[in-house]
Amino acid sequence: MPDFSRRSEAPAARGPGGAAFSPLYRQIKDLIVQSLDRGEWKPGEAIPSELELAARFQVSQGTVRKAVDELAADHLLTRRQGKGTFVSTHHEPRVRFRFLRLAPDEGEPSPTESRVLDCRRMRATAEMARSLDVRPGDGMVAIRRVLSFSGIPAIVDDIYLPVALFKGLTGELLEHYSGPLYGLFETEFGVSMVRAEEKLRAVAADDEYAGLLKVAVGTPLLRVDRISYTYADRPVEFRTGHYVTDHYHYRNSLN
Amino acid sequence: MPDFSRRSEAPAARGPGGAAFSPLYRQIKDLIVQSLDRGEWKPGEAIPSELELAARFQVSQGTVRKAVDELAADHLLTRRQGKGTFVSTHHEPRVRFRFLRLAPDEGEPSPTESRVLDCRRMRATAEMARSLDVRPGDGMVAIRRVLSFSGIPAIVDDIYLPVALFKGLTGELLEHYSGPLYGLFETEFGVSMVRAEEKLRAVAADDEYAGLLKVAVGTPLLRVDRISYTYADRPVEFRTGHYVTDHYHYRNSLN
DNA sequence: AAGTGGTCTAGACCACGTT
DNA sequence: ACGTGGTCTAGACCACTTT
Repeated sequence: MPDFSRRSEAPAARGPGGAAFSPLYRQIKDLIVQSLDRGEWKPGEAIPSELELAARFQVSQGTVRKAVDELAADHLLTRRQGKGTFVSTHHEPRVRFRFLRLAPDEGEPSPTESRVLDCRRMRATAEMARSLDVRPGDGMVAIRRVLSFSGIPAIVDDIYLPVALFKGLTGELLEHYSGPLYGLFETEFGVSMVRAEEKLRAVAADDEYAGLLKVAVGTPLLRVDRISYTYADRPVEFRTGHYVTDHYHYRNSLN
Repeated sequence: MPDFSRRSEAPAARGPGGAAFSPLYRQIKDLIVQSLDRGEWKPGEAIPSELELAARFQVSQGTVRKAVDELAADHLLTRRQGKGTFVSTHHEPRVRFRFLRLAPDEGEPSPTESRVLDCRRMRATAEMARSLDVRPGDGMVAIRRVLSFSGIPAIVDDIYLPVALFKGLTGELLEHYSGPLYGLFETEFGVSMVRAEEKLRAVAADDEYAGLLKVAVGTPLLRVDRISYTYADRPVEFRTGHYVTDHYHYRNSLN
């Protein structure tokens, strides 16, 4: 017999603008997200089987399945038939392309080389405070790097992170690391980027960016402002990228 | 007892690179898409209830449900609890924002005004032939229009359509119409845009675009090349847009 | 009251991967 | 052989909308 009592401990207490109740599978989903957030299961690891989770949460396998289905659709989890369900990790090339949208106009996406130019401490600006979950003046880490495609610089990224979450992040650490930055964040600091919101604009290259990207001053660049979110939709990264689009383009799908 | 015979009429005939078999719910999904493509149910109309579809296809309601779930996730269908499942239509403002990604930096998205500058016949270029399902030299309709936000021009669109699908599309028809272009395509020509692929670049405004958008020559513009697809993934529109991003931005989500 | 989609369960069997 | 996720079914009940 279904037990719907769990469905809404405070049944129709939906105040003005307040949230309504949520179905069981969504509550299960939230519990799984909390476990991910706590680091109970690490990226790359398998989570318990559906039957185990069903027993743990005292629901049917079908309800767990629907919760996991949504988490897989959100790319928090990855299902592998016959093997199990795994926590998604940025150490898979597949994931990288979800967050790196610049692609060459012709040919295959060649491997990218990252060169860190700077890594220093600073204080959060008003804009950062609005975007992230910090207050103006809070400690931040600022990273500047250049991404190149087959030796040709294509992207300058200016990345800002709350120092509270990224203690011990230094230029040294970044030097000794190869692979996607989000992979480093994940393994070194336990911060997994799950999704991001971007705003794109066309701007003219100033002296600084022109020098870094080896293009003429005034060259049109694609400016990408990004806010990245981790589990439970907490914003944890503020980033501005400047992309050269002479032989590359930003690919996007409208669904 | 489940009848898996339907699952693969030609069981494991997966040649090299050939497709494997597909589950029942996916076959049902394809059948529904075919009905949509044939126009059996028009945009805005309700499709038969899940129980009716289950009877029609001789499967359980659960299998129909899974097929419809995916079609709703793909935005081909829209579910409304208590009312039924409806064919999605571009005559809903909600859908418009999936395809119009330029938003003002501040404030609410104001209504857009469209002004058609030109509508003429031409022949498909080699690039159009590669992108769409036409041959070089085939008849095309070329439309140029300007979109404005509160009177200020923000976008120039150059739109190319196979005349075979859009017979009778004239400047006159476009004049007498207000509302989203994709809404017109849907009701007047039975062509529903379902998804699109875009390539974004930053370019400098030349004399022509500068004049149309009332910006200085050389102003950085966001150039957006789009290929739109209708049901069953048939490409039916080739479009290049030039966006002013001084007070607007192209919004995007990475999931 | 009737009809629709939404949720939950229980059980069977298939496909895949490992032991 | 066994355990995993993947599919399919049947039935019950909830929530919303219309008659």
